Amino acid sequence: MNGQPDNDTVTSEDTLPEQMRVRREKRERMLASGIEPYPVSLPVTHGLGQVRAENPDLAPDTSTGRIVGVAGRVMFLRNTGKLCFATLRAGDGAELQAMVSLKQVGEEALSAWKADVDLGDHVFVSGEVITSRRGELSVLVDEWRMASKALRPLPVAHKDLAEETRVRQRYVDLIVRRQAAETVRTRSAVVRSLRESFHERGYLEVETPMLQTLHGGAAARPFLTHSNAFDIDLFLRIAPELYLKRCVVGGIERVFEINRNFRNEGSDSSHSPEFAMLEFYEAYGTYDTMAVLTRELVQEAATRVFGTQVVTLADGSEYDLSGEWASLTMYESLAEAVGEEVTPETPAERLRTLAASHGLDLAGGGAKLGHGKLVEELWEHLVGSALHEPTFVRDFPLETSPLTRQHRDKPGVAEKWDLYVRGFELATGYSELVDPVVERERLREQSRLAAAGDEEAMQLDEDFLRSLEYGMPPSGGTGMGIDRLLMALTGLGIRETILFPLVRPE
RNA sequence: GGGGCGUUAGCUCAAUUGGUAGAGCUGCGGACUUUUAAUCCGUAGGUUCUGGGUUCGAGCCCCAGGCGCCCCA
Repeated sequence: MNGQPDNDTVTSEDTLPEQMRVRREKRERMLASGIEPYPVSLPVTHGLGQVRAENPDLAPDTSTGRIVGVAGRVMFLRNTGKLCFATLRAGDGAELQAMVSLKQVGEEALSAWKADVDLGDHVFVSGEVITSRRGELSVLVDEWRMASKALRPLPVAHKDLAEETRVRQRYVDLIVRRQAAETVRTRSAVVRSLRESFHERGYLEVETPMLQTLHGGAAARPFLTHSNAFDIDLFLRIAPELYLKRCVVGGIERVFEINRNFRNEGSDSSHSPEFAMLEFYEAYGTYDTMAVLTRELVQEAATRVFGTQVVTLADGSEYDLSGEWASLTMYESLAEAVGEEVTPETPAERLRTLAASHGLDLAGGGAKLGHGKLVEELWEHLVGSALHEPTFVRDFPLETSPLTRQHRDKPGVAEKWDLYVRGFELATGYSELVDPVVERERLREQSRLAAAGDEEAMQLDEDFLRSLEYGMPPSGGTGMGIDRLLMALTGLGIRETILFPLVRPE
């Protein structure tokens, strides 16, 4: 509850707020006089935007002779007695004014308009396209009908809803706040751009299981569910990785999937329990070629959606995504930050000391963490969060990258990068580990960690290993959060980029 | 997990030290045939998130809880 009377569970009419009671009474009154407040169909001939497009640049007080039938939601009402103005808005944001004049519609239709139409109602009007004396493109109404009577009052259209109401009642947010509707369009355009970029490169889009029998593909805590038919427990997937690799084994050598992942972890301004994920794999690719492709995907999305690779963020600042992106390695940049040598041989104990002396407050002083986790935590704290420009961070500790190939030259390091944008992780790419024997060893170690209580550790997936034993071509793989990509391109928070984020029930 | 802040009319928000809970928009009634968040006159609308406590008196103070936001881990 957030303080309002709980209108949704009110059953008795006389306890409703006045404004809701009045609208229900209007509906009843219309029904009683034989007027349908929710007609099945209306003779719409034009969209609101279409009328605008077909009647550009008319001088004030013009009559066009063109008759149209249009419908839209009433956003503003201006009533001067014998002449009523209404601003109708369509779902795409197009607006058109309706003018209901006594002279045109007569006494009865005019007073019905005044009595029945509220802000927020959908109405249909037909009449001639004209401009008013002030030059506003309008429909001079010959006939009007209710298209759908709204029973709840529209919030004030001039102020944003409170944050919580925006998220809980996104449908209202979408009606009232242009930016909310715009974000939905931007997201759709970005996803479309990704698909186009992949199709141009000969990739196939697939859909792999979201209900999985084993927990694997990433380090994260899963949601658990149950199949009644099979009487087995199932995991909501934390990643599609192990199935997409099966695809590559099977000969789908350029493959991508855009779908939901679920992680049973905290939710904050950059994490959501369910989030849209893009993963893509390319036979004979490496983490170097995947970095190039990832940059191109982001740049092509920016160009297609905004027409520029210098995007304007929600706070008005500009962010440059163009050109080549910076690149650094994890161990070297960390060594520079702490002022002493850090390598895959640096003992965990030394890393714990460094963490303490740099104000990194790890649980239990990091006693439970091994070398790899400590390096990543230190790096994130000292380097990652300060990276503003788009930057590839390369060559991660091998032990925390169980699905990644050992670096071709550097011992103890994996061919893995993370892409950082404005201080958060946008994507991660690999030269994939395809040796089934090494992979089995890595997954055995993971299952030992899981048995020891690590809830993020993977289970050993025999069928996945079997697939590798048939031979997977050397491949590059990448994952990128769609919600994160929207954040990168727009500067919005994750709750703004997700239409209906999970919220605790009212 | 810890700390801080918030929760008041349909919506967005006020309310001095503890002393009759207000405004704008919205709604309702009225005036107005060219408005652009129309304007003008009148008017209604409240379990101040919930439960308990202190007090002559609580939106405000105390305790417990709900929900949300921010910071830290």
